[in-house]
Amino acid sequence: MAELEFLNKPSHIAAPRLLGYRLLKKAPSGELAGGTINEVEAYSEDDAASHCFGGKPTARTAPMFLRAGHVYVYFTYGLHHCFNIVTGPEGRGEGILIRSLIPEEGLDIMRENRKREKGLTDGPGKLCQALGITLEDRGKLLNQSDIMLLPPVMKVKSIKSTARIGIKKDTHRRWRFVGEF
DNA sequence: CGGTGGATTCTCT
DNA sequence: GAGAATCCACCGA
Repeated sequence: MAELEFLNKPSHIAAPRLLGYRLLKKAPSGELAGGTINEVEAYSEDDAASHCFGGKPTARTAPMFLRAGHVYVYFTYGLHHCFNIVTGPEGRGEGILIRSLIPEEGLDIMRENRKREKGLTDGPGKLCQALGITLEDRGKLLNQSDIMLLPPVMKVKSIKSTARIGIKKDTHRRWRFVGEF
């Protein structure tokens, strides 16, 4: 997939370049829901904060070891899903957590899924709920399934890199990237 | 096989 | 700013 070739890089290199791309999922009705990616975090197998630390695939993390462009979803805190885009070559465990979207498409669907009017996709758990992303989406390929990653329509004005959120190990890496548009 | 903790979110104070 | 909700998958035995 030529247009996603930039994902075939270390996650912390690919992550900032993902800002501005649009993530969409097709709802059962056929409508698309999603928006522009404005916050991401990179994880890799030599990073103690990552699920795939150590480089050995497990039942949970196996999709992270697929080639770039696959989807890794995990379930956490007993009630939330988190969505990641796999980067790098097959056999290497790394990916990019999508932390936030700017809502654009299918607002009615997302409001329905979220049972809320606001705060539809401004958090990793929230955007999965809004788009209807679940463990069933693990291992799918972007743009060859009901999940799509489309080129930016908005221009990224600036990118800030900061420490990642909610982790206890390897907190010194500044692998969280926030885009301004 | 059981104990445990989590790349979070919401509500209430 | 704290605490609860809630379950999958890892890990050690």
